[in-house]
Amino acid sequence: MGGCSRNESDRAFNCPHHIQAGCTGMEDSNSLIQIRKGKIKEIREMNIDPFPYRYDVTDHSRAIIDGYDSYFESQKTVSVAGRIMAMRVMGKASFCTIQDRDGRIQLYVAENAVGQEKYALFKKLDLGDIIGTKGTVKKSKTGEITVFVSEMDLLTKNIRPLPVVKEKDGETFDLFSDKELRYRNRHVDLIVTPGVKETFIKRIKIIKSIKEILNGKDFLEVETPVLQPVYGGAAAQPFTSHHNALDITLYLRISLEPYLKRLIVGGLDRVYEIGKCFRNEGLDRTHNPEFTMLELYQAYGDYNDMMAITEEIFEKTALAVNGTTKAVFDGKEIDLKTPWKRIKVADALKEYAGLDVMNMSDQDLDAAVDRAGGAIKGGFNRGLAIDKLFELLVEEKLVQPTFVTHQPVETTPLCKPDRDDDRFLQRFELFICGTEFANAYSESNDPEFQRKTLFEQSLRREVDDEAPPMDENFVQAIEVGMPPTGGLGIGIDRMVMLLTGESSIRDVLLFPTMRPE
RNA sequence: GAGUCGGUAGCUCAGUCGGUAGAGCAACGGCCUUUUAAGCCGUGGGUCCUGGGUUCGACCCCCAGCCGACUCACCA
Repeated sequence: MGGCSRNESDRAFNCPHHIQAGCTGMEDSNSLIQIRKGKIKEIREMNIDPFPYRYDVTDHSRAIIDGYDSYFESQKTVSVAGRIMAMRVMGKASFCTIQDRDGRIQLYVAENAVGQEKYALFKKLDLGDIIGTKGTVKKSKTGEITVFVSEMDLLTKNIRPLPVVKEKDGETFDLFSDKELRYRNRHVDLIVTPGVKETFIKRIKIIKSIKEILNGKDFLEVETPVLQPVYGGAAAQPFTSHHNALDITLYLRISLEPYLKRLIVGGLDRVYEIGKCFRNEGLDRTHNPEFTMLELYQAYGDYNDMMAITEEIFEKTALAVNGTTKAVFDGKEIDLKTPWKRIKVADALKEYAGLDVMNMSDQDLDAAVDRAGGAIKGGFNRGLAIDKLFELLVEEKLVQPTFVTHQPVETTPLCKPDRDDDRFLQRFELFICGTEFANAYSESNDPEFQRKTLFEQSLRREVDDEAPPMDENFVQAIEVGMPPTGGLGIGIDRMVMLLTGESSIRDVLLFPTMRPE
């Protein structure tokens, strides 16, 4: 590559100006890209447009391979198009493998079939070029299903070489394995890394399945603001932006809750949104600064209804995309078959940590938190201590799907206390493999209680930078009267991880957040 | 934020005791009408992450930094 470093060529790629002006620097003159640009010129000199406008595609690789017998018997002319992934070029007859929407198929290109001129063009082509071909389907001498090409056209010339990944009997060679490069160049990753496209198609199917389930229950899919003057609905630091014309600060939402509840007040009764939320926190295997949440709200329902919907969403979606309720996550075999275990936080602490928190003094709780290596923001608080103990001692032990209910009231201001014991909430969190997948409430709708708890939360901002500010307009909405409502949030990215077996959130996000190069 | 590992050709990697680098594929040239991880033969290709230091001499040893992966911590 003649001293043309990766940075140099990336610059050429990223800057259209640079490309138009041509890379005239000495260091670029021998690069692979320069050689391919030269080929474009040669192809144009053959009076062939290296970037034609359209192509009629009639067939795709998988259908041809799956339906080989009928394609072979009919000898119908197929028209396939795709990217060249492998070439075995010989004097007057060659093989190449193209990759289309569905997979790969081998082509046989012979000079006496396509003509001298097109064969000369074919010999100039590179891995990564996109071609369209017409031909008939037969097996080659070694038995591979092959399109015997009678017409071939270049559809798009590649000038930036792709990593060459090879595969034989399921074994891969020279995998494009640098994760950073894969995430930064997902377009390349999608082309060359086996399974990546399938993972993201599965993600799309998961979301489609969820929407079908909810639409079937008369839930309305709505869109609410991403840019908000006051954020809330969760405990997290927001991203901050600024609107120039209004000269105001706007925050990127940290949850969908406040606006969806306004819609319940407004009488839409069953609403949901699947959308991006943004939290200004660290990145790791299960956290990306922007992530996708499902939140739904059902008027006249409560957290029991939410448990039923949660079970249905997970079980039916697993069956829809995987054909089974079994999944392997984090190396553990999970079964999403319903019904799932239900347990109160206090009972879970007793069962999994041997702590009888209901009968422990404040001092004992505080000491237990200390012993578990935890700390409570803003000093000791009985409810937060119990919550912290659960987080530190129990969460990781909940492997099979488990609804954990009756969190302490101090953990959220937006949920109704339990009728029988107002120290705990009508709330559940769903844990699978020690990770939280869903969170649901019997939503708070007592306006005086709501005003009080949100105000108290806003006061915590002095000790907890994740406590959101008071949202007066939201409280006024609750004052208008929100019917009894069940609310549910599901982390879509984590659900996709579970159902695809991916262990990093970055592998289920097409474009995970990266530090700029 | 801490620890571990890593950064060498377009890609995947090797590099011995410190003597300024190799392989496969890709690329380029030649041969070739049934190849298939790569048909055969040949050729070119390097800011060894960056900056210091030690040394006659550093991909290699030392220091600092940058970037990444993984693990842990943090994370309603």
